Amino acid sequence: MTKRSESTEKAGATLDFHPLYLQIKELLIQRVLRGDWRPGELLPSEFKLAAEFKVSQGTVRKALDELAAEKMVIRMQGKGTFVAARNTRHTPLHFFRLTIDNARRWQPRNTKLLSLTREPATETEAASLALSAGARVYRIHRVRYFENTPMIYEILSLAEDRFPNFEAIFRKDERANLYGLLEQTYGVLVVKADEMLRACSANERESSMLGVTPGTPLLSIERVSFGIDGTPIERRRMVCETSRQHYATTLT
Amino acid sequence: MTKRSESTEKAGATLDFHPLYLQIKELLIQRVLRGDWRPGELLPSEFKLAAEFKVSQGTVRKALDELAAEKMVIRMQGKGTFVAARNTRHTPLHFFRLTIDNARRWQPRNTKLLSLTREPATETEAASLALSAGARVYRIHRVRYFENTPMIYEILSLAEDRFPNFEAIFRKDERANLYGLLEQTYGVLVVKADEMLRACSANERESSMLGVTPGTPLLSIERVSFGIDGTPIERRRMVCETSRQHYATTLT
DNA sequence: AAGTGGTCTAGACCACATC
DNA sequence: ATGTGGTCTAGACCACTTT
Repeated sequence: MTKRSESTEKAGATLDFHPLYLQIKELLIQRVLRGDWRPGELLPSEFKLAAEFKVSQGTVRKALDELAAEKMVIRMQGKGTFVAARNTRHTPLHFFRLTIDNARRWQPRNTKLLSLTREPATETEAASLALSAGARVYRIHRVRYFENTPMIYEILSLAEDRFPNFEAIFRKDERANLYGLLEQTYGVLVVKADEMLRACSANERESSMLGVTPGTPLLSIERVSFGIDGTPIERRRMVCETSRQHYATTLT
Repeated sequence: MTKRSESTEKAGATLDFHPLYLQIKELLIQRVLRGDWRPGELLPSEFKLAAEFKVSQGTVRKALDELAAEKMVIRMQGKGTFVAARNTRHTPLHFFRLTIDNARRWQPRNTKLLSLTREPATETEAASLALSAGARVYRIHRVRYFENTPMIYEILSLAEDRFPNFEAIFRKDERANLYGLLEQTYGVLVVKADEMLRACSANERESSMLGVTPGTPLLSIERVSFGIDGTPIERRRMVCETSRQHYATTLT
């Protein structure tokens, strides 16, 4: 009796074949998103999971290894495997690459909300978020400060129909981490983001927001973030003053 | 008889303990760098390597899996494992993140060498490259064009004492890929790069190099690249005109 | 002492590519 | 038909953490 026979006995159904360990991985992802275990909590041991799924410990291990590589769980020898605490208020933002010059670590920033509106999507937004014509988006304008000087002006857009009642939920705690909120409220886990960077000149609005003279060179960042199934979640444009901070990234 | 006993029988020597598969991995890296197999060539099968190293096939597999994850080899089911062809003239540059707007694929660029000199390192260079006081660097100035318009002005610096006879070697084929050249000539494999981005205004020199008016906002990229052992290899500052191209990156 | 993840081994069957 | 990597299993010993 091999597990494999279950999938091969239907002839020609090889197209949707997934290795056992990937199926286990998907099941684990679903459970984490459903909140079976809260972030920071201990998962059952490899042997317990293996018994539950009726596979060998090595198969569960391979699934957990991949989840660990993707930072969804953290493995600690002798202690166990834990759900990674991501996107909480006290965790440095996962995708945030702007660093204060000469600073060793993450530098906290204050955020000032300018507006939260619900409007028809622009063409760019519709394209970025894969929306149909006439769809609406929630749009957030805000400014981020470091030590009382404005450093980033950003506009976020989310599809209205994917996040029902978003305004009320967001207003409950405007300082909460957006991705953490989406994860906890809608079970949507943001795992990837594409960013496009360029230099631009501060226009009237941007210069007044950031307290610089019009024409000052600014770093423009356009981000589209994606969920675990690859669907676009959020679009964001950031305009950053980079005389005291820089965008840091490491390539491999 | 366990393999493990070989490392544990010396008491207290646990500090430099490395799992077998990591030792295998290191050996394989050394051989690839030494050129035992050229890029694109087929490695021995897992079983042959296992027999040679006197370990089980599973252990070799784990080493190869890590090398594949790091893009040093490419595994192909049914065919074998190949040395990744990296940094050849026809391979898109591995670390190059600048993309022409609305282009689907890699867009080739022409490079114009302005100068190659040997000079004392500046303070910044010495710090970036971990050089001792008074050390000298090879310094390359060049401009990169897309369709005959200058897009990038860059200055590269390499430690003189780490790359003997660099000038003559570089002059032999000025259009060659630098990292490929370092790999083939010095056995130095560049595997990581840190980049710092910010917006700046074109100064006199930059504006004349890029054919823009002084004060035009430009994207400044400062890169330090590292070898497989973590030592800094090269420092580079790029200044880029971003009205027709952008810096693209994806975060996970 | 007990339980956990980390490593290593050995053998089996599979899908894929080549001959 | 043969050989390759991909997956799965089962069992062993190890180091680490907690009880």
